[in-house]
Amino acid sequence: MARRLTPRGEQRRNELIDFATARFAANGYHPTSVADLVDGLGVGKGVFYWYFESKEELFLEILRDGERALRRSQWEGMGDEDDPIARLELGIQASMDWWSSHRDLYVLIEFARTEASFASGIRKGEKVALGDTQKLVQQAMDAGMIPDGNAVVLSQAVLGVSSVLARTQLLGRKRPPVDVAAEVIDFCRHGLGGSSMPARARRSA
Amino acid sequence: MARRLTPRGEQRRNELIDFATARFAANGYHPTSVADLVDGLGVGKGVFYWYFESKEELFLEILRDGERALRRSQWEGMGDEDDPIARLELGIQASMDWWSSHRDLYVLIEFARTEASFASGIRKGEKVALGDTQKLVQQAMDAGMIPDGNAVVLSQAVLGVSSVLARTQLLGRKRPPVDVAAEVIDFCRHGLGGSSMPARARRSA
DNA sequence: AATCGAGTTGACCGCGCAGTCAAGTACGCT
DNA sequence: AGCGTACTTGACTGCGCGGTCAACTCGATT
Repeated sequence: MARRLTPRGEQRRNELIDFATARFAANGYHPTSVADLVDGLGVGKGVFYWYFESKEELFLEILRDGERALRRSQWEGMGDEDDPIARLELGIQASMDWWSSHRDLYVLIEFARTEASFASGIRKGEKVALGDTQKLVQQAMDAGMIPDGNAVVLSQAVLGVSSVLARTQLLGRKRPPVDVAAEVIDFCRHGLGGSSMPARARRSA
Repeated sequence: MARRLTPRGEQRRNELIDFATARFAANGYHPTSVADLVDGLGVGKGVFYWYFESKEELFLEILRDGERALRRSQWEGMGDEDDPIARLELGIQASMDWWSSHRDLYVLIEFARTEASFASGIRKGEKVALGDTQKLVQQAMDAGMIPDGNAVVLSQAVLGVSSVLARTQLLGRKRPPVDVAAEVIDFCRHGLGGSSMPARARRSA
């Protein structure tokens, strides 16, 4: 695209993005037609195609903008802290704050992962997030702050707990981000926290 | 539907379900047309509507069958074990075994959650899974096997770790179910396992 | 051999979709 | 006031979709 926009154009474009984000999240990407979008805003269809090349391009832009904004939020949240575990916790807190004010993006990203045409972009974003997390986990291991283990798997688990509690507790019930972050952090630190008595569940491999 | 089928009909119906499951998972539900399905099997379009009332009904049936089969697998895996933590672990192991041989269902369920028309059914299934897990966690707390805490949140975290590692480790890289289950169990027991030294990350609420 | 119904065919229908475009309007600049 | 361009309109197009149906095949039963 890269069209030059006047302030008025910029505003209209943002209207379209905001409205589309809400409708995609509420009704799904495919069931939401371009006609739904322009009718919902009370404008002609040409407006849409003045600002976006296609419905798909708009969706990709929503995703890209969202991921970029989340990542920036996480970075700002971590500030200049240098303790890796503390950085992890600050990142989790920042994520929860961000998700709580961008609820729609969560649904959109989950959908995007399920369709071939969008999945590749999502995977790229997830690789970045995993890399960031993994680096912190590895640092914590090297510093002897946590026991050695598979940093990749542990990072995925941390991200998974963040993700699922963001969905259920933050977005589902509307619990305060700070509470949810505390629960995520707690679980990531200690799990269920039982004694190390091994259950007899281990099957013969 | 509830049509009576001859063995031949039963087989054709299963062909359709299997093929549709694969295509929906690979290309997405909406982008896969009924014409794609019948052409892919080399049959006429009427065949589809002989066995299913609509594309949507077929999809719902795939979801229902899948959830039912997973749940039954979990129950069988837990057997007559009565230690709640061991039951949890056996359930996790059974889930991993099941997902590893029903990879497509994972993607389908994730998609179904993102669209209003399917989400309600999925939520119901998730409530059941959460209820089962929560009961075990509560029993473990009552027995003093793990510290007291919010059983709902902890159960969601356990399910989240299972889910994310199933996706990334089991389905993504194709690690053996028994290994992935061990990692899930390990993280759920101890988290990252660091000392309880509190990081200074806690923000003023 | 005749019958019957389960299973199959593919042309067809109406609709709503993404996307187009010729014409028009609002607005800043000179 | 006049001009250029950023923006807007909505009728229109072509297409592919989900779904229908009258006609047909095939195999089991009698």
